[in-house]
Amino acid sequence: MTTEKRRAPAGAAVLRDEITTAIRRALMQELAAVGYGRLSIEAVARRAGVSKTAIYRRWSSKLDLVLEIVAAAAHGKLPALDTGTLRGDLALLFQVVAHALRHPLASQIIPDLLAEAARNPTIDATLRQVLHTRQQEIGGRLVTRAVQRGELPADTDLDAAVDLIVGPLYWRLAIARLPLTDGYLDNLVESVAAGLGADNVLPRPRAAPRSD
Amino acid sequence: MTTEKRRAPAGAAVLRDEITTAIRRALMQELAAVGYGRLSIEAVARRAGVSKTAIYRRWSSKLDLVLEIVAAAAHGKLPALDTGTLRGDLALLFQVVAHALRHPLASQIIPDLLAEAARNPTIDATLRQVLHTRQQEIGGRLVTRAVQRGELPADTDLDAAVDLIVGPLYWRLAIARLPLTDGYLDNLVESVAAGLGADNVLPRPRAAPRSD
DNA sequence: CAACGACGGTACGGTTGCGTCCCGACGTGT
DNA sequence: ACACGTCGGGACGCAACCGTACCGTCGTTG
Repeated sequence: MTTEKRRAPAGAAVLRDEITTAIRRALMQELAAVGYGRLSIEAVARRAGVSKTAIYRRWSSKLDLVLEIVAAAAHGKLPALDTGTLRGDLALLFQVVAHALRHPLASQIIPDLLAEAARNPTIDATLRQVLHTRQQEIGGRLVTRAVQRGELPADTDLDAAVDLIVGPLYWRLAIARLPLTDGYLDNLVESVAAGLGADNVLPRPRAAPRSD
Repeated sequence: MTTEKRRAPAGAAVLRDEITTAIRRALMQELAAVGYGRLSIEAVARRAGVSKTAIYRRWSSKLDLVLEIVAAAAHGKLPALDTGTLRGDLALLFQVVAHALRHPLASQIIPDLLAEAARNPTIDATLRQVLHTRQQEIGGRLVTRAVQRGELPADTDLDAAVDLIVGPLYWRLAIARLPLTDGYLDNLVESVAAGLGADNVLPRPRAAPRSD
């Protein structure tokens, strides 16, 4: 009876992609501006130029909205990241991370959501899926390949290696928020490689190519 | 006329320290529970078992309250941190940081406020004063002494060194929130020392004292 | 001992946001 | 061309919180 003569939605009775996109963009901006704690659907709707109903028709709640959009945004691109050497992989990874954290939106949203994840299990689970797992997977693969090449000791702790790889750059860009000076990433590659134990292979070509 | 026969407040007309303390503690707990964005004076008052007026008599606003209390809490103790060797200094520093971030309150409040600092200039200024400056000062002194001893190259970049020193541990404890396994800090000391360029002085006694 | 005066607590408008409901508008399929 | 049915928008009730005004209480000081 209900599904008998059911007709598929048509005409104006269809979600408009432009409005969905506007909501996504507005959510990101609001998230960066006020953080997850103070995020309000009304503000998102205002900024997007749509009505609250437009949002509630697409997502059931504020948490649902944030989770879906953030996960989608983080699912994006990720290069193969296999240059053949540990230093090459590190340099590429750092450039990708630095590029991502250059976006003002990302550099504000990511620390905010990570802090929120400490108290919201759902956000925590989602972030671990789209960020931690991904980063650990990438870092793990990077380290594994380096071990196989003989660049790193065989008993390298993956978790500790990931800490050493992503910690410094994240601290500088997202926490201390200091600019990337000339040659910073190059030096960081050498420092991290040395910290991982790769110093036996290459004798640190030049530590500080600067001349002030 | 006004200051002529002015009598100093006495009797019940004096701030009770026990209530001030209760407010401080409640603020910390609320800050950890809901974050700065959702922090409400009413909730703090409820948790402390006092009235809102008790809070507004002591601090003018939510921002004022948070700034004063957080700054006071961060002003606390800090060891001399001068063991005579780079590795000794690093080990001590890591233990202090790890101990501080072990407190659940600290590990939730600090990332939250750091994220908030990205959009609130007043919080940013306060945090830089009580945290960044302090850490950079300590890290800088640690590096400077190591340079003077000949343990590190003379052209070491202080900012980059601080990134390398505090980044990995902060990432693990505050972002990834992984536990500290046995020997993690010891290995981190060696890794960071090597990353800083101290590998020339000591040939890394043992990189990974584990046996799984 | 008596008066002072700031204390803590309650009560109060004003504001903001959540989530829902109802309405006219609109464009495709029959 | 018509009817269908979902869309977007505005309005609503409800709840929470901000910051303030008032009121009785209490201990010290003269």
